[in-house]
Amino acid sequence: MDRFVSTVTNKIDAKGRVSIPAAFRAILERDGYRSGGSPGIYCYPSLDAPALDCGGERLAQKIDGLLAGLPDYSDERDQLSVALYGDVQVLTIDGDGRIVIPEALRAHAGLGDDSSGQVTFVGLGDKFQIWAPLAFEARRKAAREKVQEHRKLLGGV
Amino acid sequence: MDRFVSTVTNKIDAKGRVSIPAAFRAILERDGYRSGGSPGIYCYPSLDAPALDCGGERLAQKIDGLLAGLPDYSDERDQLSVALYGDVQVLTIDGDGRIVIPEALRAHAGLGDDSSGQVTFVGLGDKFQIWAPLAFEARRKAAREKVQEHRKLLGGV
DNA sequence: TAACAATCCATTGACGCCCATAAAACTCCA
DNA sequence: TGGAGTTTTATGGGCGTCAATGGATTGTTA
Repeated sequence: MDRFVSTVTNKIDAKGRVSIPAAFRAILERDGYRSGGSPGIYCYPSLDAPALDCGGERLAQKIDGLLAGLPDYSDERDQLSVALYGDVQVLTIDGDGRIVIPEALRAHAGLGDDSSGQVTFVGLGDKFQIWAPLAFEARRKAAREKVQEHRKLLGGV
Repeated sequence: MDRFVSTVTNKIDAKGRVSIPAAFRAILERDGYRSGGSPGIYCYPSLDAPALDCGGERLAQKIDGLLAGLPDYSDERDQLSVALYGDVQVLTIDGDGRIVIPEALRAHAGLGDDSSGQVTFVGLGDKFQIWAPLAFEARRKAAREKVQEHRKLLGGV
């Protein structure tokens, strides 16, 4: 099964467009979410980070699966659906492999807050995330330190 | 299968007309409910929220199925069918993709109570809801908190 | 004929689609 | 191995189309 891996930083142009890294695009071409004709990516605010979670049909089905267990038309189901479906946006990929990130999503991830005009794509296996570059650097650094600690405990890997 | 996803807020004009978000319209076109010639949407007051539940043929059939499961002539069936069928309206979609929401439905969801003159469409998978914008903001916040709680049960999304 | 509803038309701003350019990666052969 | 040529990516910009909205016009019913 194809996995999203590696980290790439691309530029947002004046119209708010960003190129999706070619490697990710290739995966989405096979697994891509599509409503109607054109291919798109399934994208929503990450629940525990200032970032966007993105993926294709596989990710969408995973979310469907979470709700499948709940009874139809229960209040609980509706409520979870709001959080899981309501914040989702299907971003269409244009002919050149670019997307436009809507304001609601941009706000959550703080994209465009720094003046870099860039965003960072981070592969995470069966989904990938979109970060503001600086925020991701901080996160990555924190992650490295944590790994260092664990290594000592583990006795050198 | 097509899902209703994402959240869109549109304006109600002086005559009470609202545009249905194009993405939802596209799904309804394929799954559309239609009585007679023109396409419409299946719509009724949500049982447990100040909102309207809407969808196409698929939603209508799901409700039929829900009732079919209950024993004939039971109290429960009678009550539920009154609650579900009694207030159903088939709203016709005009040539420009707009609907007019009747007073009875508008009252239930408190549409037009605030002065915004706007309503919010919320995708919930196989149906969507129509909310007063302010009421929905509160609901969304509650929903996100609920998901956080259930996080561990749901497994990392 | 007044009130209301259903169509039709017009505007504007956003978005999708196409083309152009430049840099990078890759191929292939001397 | 090195360098010329080709292909792929990333990015910028122009333009047509469509969605959302407002207003006008016609039709319908009490």
